[in-house]
Amino acid sequence: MTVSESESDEPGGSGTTSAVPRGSGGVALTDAAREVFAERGYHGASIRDVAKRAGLSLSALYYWHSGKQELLAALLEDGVNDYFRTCESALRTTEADPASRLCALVRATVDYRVRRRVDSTIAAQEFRNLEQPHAQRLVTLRESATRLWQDIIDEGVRDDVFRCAYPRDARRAIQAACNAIAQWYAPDGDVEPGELAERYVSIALRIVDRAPQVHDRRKASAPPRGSTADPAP
Amino acid sequence: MTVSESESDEPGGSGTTSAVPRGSGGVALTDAAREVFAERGYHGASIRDVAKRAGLSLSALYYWHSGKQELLAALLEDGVNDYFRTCESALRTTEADPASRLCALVRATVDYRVRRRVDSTIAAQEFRNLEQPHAQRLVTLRESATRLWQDIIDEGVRDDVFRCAYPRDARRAIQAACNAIAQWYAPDGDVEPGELAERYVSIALRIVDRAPQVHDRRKASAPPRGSTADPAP
Amino acid sequence: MTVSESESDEPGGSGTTSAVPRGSGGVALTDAAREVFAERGYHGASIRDVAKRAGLSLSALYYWHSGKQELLAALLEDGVNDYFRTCESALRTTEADPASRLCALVRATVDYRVRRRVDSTIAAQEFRNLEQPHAQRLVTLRESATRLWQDIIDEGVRDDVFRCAYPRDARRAIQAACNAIAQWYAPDGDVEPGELAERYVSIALRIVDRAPQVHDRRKASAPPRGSTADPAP
Amino acid sequence: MTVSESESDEPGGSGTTSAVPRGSGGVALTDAAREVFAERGYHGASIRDVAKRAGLSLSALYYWHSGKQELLAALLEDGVNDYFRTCESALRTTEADPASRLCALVRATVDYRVRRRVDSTIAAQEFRNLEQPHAQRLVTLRESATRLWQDIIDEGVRDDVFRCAYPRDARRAIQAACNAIAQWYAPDGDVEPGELAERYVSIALRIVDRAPQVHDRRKASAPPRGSTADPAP
DNA sequence: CATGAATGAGCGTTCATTCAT
DNA sequence: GATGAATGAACGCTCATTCAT
Repeated sequence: MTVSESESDEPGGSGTTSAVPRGSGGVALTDAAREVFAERGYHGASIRDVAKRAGLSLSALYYWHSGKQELLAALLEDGVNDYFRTCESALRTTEADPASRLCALVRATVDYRVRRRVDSTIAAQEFRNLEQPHAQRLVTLRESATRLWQDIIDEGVRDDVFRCAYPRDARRAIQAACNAIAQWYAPDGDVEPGELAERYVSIALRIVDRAPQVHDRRKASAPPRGSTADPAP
Repeated sequence: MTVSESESDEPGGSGTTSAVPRGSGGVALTDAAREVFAERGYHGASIRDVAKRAGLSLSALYYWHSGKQELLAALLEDGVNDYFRTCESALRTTEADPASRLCALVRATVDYRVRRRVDSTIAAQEFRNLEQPHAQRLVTLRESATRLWQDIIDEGVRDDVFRCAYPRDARRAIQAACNAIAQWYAPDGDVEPGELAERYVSIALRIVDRAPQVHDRRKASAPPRGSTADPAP
Repeated sequence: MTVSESESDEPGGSGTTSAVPRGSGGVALTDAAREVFAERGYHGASIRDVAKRAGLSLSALYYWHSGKQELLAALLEDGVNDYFRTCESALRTTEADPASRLCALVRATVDYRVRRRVDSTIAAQEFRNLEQPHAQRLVTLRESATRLWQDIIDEGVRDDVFRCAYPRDARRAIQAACNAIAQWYAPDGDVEPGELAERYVSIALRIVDRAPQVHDRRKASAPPRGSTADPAP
Repeated sequence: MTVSESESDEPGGSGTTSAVPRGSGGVALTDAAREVFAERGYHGASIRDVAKRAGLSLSALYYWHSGKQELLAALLEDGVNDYFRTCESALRTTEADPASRLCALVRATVDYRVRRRVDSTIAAQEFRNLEQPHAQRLVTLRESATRLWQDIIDEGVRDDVFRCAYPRDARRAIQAACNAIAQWYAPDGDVEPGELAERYVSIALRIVDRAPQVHDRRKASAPPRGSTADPAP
């Protein structure tokens, strides 16, 4: 059973139920779980809430899924898979030099964080609540994502196109910045995803201190208004 | 009731109980709560575990605190206060120019994230579980911390010493990078806090693209070995 | 609906499913119920397990039977009927004197306990879980079985061929001894059913202290090796 | 935590609640569990019923006991221990010859089955529902009880004081007869425990076909009226 | 004949909290 | 200051059963 289908993000008014068509309970339930886990956290969410949000009975949840934990795992796994697909697709259509590849990865990540903002938040907050055997599998995937970033940066450093003394810290900073987007980005805000991606591309290139060259920086629009969600002090 | 006292970070062997001296139950309990909340999350933790970890009875917890929620609030509030003290102290002993001030803020933040790594993690993860009236109070504090960063950056931009088109995104990236330290920093690892701070100062200055000038960058040691904790893909 | 058909005892490998032929769902289901009820007890067994064991869907169970309770009742009723048939057949082909009749009853009972060991165990353990109206019907049958024993013994006592002061206790002891066989008898063990029956005939005759006379005691083989299942201390 | 205390048998009207004195919840709960497990079986009984019967809340049950399974184990273990104590005490005050010892064991067993009729029923029916590690421990005890019987009978056969070709079957018959008492004995019935014991002593001696000798048979009252509970046909 | 989808009631258990001592 | 005993609400989950197809 895959999940993949939904998260149109803008979860549709959060709370709307509106009669699940017979046979489509599985999707309705993972969608509801996404919302509820995001809102209240894995342990703070009750599967009764999930079922209610999906407009189904508690028992229907157990017909479609094998439990709360599996619901979380399905959500996270589907997200990771989507992320990898996004990254691979971006890297496939890019030139081979480290700078281009780094830009592609940033764009893919920003795109994913914005497009699947809710799943990104869940991944950031609830990953630790995965139990075995799901945890092992996803930890491995997570590590290979990290390696994706690190390899590109290391290569850039080796080729002298990136100039940073501490490539690991550079990688961490870039990833942290991109990941944080999910926490504050408001889809009805004033910056479009594409524009946002370019801004973060620019930030990433600064962090690795790319040696100046003519390259694929595209445009740069005017500074916008405000948005929400302050980071932890 | 403030907490402030403890978090020696390296929480003391995690699980050691060893007889609470009469009258010091309050500290023992907040210390225990810190550990347990960090390990399992607010909703995943039970106050029975907290009391057990503190070596006290469940009833003792209610003697010293008014409940689980207040325990969380005390922890978070104490952390924020410490953070503000750290920042203020750093800014007080610094020159007035934006670059110096930004560097001071980064150093204070890195120092805090490393020194109170556990509280930082709790703040990042469990803030959302604060209920009123605690939530309101702490949100305000959090906002004023954000303003601290933003004002410095905005000033630097106005003075043309920072060159960034999107100061808000710069600020977010810097904060995100610093905050993430708590997630991967290992106190017995290979980089000392002071050294780490300088690396992040460097990263922050790159992000705001500070105009070149003579300044207080200190040293830069050799790149180290590995560390843990990959960010969410 | 009667069941009667199956219980090959040695329930066929316990768990083997192997495609139920169309139309034979009813038997497959009672067979499965027999196994599952025997293994886990009526309340400990779930009809999902029964359906799965039978290789059919849960809904098929409700097509063939009206519910869990009816499944149990069918099993027990079929067993009782078989037992009565066995007893009647044995008594029909026997002389009229109490001793002969008692021996015949013992032989029939031992035969039944060995031949339908599983049903015997279920009858012993799960009878109490019968609800009305099944309970009433089967209690009546059970009473008439008791009367069968008692009448023979009472007659023997009256005729002075049995010498026991407490015929009811004698009857209870004999029945208890015979019934217990189902709990320990191992079909692949070292004593054949026929031989076992003779041993119990001997025990029964001793219990009623039959006055010595020439009679149908047959042979007596050598004492065997061990067996399983200790009675409750 | 031991249980041992209660089972006055005649559980007091079955359902009477009457305010549990503070602090005595543990006993009230095991007593209630005894009743409810006996009435409905382990799987048929709900711990809510147990708590209700004890006049306490469901949570109180978990304060005193660690769960349903532990409740069953405590009941069974306490019963077995009591039974062993009864047997040992009986054997200690008896002459060394097999016949005397067999009589003593029968008397002890009948005494126990009558005195702790409810626990005896539970032991007979619910033993199989014990999970590890309780099961292992109690199986061992059960086996040693069986050995107690078998050793005495074997010795009697060796000394030619018992004349039975199949000592194992003799032992099984005697044990089965004694154990069954718990199923039909009515404490307000017409036969006193002591008298009943003598009847079963007589039955047991017949089963082992003791060589005639002067011995400790005591008295023998007149045959009584009826009682309930027919054995499974 | 048989199934896939769904339900409501109830299960054993744990929770944060309170109260009498 | 601190505890042992108790509670009501809610938890994740399984149950026997039903219904539309």
